[in-house]
Amino acid sequence: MDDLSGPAGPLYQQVYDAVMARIVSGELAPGMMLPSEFDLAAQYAVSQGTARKALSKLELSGLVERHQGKGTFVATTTDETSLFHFFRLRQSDGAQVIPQLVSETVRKRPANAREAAALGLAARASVFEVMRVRSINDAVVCAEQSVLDVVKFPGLKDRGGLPNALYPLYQRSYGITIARADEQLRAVMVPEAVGGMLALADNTPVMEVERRAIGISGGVMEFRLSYYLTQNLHYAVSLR
Amino acid sequence: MDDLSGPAGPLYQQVYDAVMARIVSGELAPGMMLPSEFDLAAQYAVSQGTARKALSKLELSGLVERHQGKGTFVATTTDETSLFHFFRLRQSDGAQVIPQLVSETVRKRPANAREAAALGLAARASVFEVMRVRSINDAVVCAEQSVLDVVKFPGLKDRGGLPNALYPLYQRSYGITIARADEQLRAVMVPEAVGGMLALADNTPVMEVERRAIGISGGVMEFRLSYYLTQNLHYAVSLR
DNA sequence: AAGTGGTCTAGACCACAAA
DNA sequence: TTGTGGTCTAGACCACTTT
Repeated sequence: MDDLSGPAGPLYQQVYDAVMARIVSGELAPGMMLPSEFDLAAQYAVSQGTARKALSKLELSGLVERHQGKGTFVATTTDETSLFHFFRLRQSDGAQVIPQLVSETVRKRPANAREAAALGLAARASVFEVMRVRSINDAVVCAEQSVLDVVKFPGLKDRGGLPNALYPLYQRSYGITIARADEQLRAVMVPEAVGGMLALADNTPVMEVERRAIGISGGVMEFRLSYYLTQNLHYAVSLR
Repeated sequence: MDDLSGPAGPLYQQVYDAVMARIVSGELAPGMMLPSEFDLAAQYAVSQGTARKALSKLELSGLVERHQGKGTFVATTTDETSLFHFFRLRQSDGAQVIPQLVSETVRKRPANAREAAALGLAARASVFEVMRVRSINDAVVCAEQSVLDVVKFPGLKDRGGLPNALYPLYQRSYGITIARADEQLRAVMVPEAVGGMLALADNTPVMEVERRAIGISGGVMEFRLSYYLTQNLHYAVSLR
């Protein structure tokens, strides 16, 4: 039986905050079942309807999944959802295509100014740099450089090959769930270093994508700089 | 007192559908106040809680706005929300910048194959083409070509200067509310015709954006092809 | 059969806005 | 003061999943 004396606002919001805190802390880990509506109501001394409203809001936020007859579970990041949701390249007909890894290198180095600012680190703090090239139907389509705080992702460099989708790995191995990603897109001439990696002519236009991946508690967990080839594919987005 | 015999599903969904239909038909026009929760409950012979759930879902869909003490109102598309929501160019610091119109031409012509397919029209059906060039701080930043079915937007060509944001005009003058827009982005060399309009060198990389603007009842109401200059600005999007 | 989420009701009280 | 939406409760019943 817990107490809600701390925060203010409606009861359902206090229950929402309390459960959210238990998820952030890891006490309720991804995949785990939450207490039922009645149990939760008893724990926080509210009615079932109020507990239900808190759970509905958690579901709306994407933090939990509810299934009639089974229960409420902390949301799990899977390869499918992660790739489909965060990898926006699509074919002309709108169909999703799963990219394959062509190459991958991981190294530890000091952050540059932009990376340190994005990740909220001190200048030249140590980061892991994951550089990956992806292909679709044997044609190279993008180069991605992901930059991570070594403190948040200890030992990342010494893992074997990394999985196709990184975010499920962040969640499983480091307890870091990516809730959303803010991207900034530009059309640029392919930079020389990237053009070399992708075997492109100097004057090829590519899409530069700067991503800040944000965890459920709000901080920037990953800074990613990508270059997409958009001759045969496009970046798809829905504004609503 | 209305009847809900037609459709199936939960009661609140039937109320949602009924009110939605009244909005789509124009009986409940943008800006109008809806019946209160109790009135709506009486009209459809359900409890206030059920009517409330339907209204909450309508609010979540963006079709209505609710204000404590005032009432529930059919959502209105304003220049600010429309520009902020659908015009994605931002400064490096993420700040929104309001673009100014530099030039505008409207003409009537047959649709090409891609436009006819996107709008669901017969080949070479008549469309209005609105061509606009925009600037920010006196620097040209984009060229937009909007294509509309002449049947849905009668007399558009003979209006004077069009407003900065088109969607509020669609709503006010034609009863067409844009609910969302699906965009496809590519990095390309600026096409010759566009480069001439924007006074750009031939080998400038620009972002090509193909937009399908979708009305509340689901159809494509506008097909838009834009070219954005991203030297000093970027296209911002949040994936969640 | 037991346990879960999903729907629906009836009623109470509160917070806010307008007359 | 009146009318609106916002919160909360207690209880009922249904639909689905698992044992």
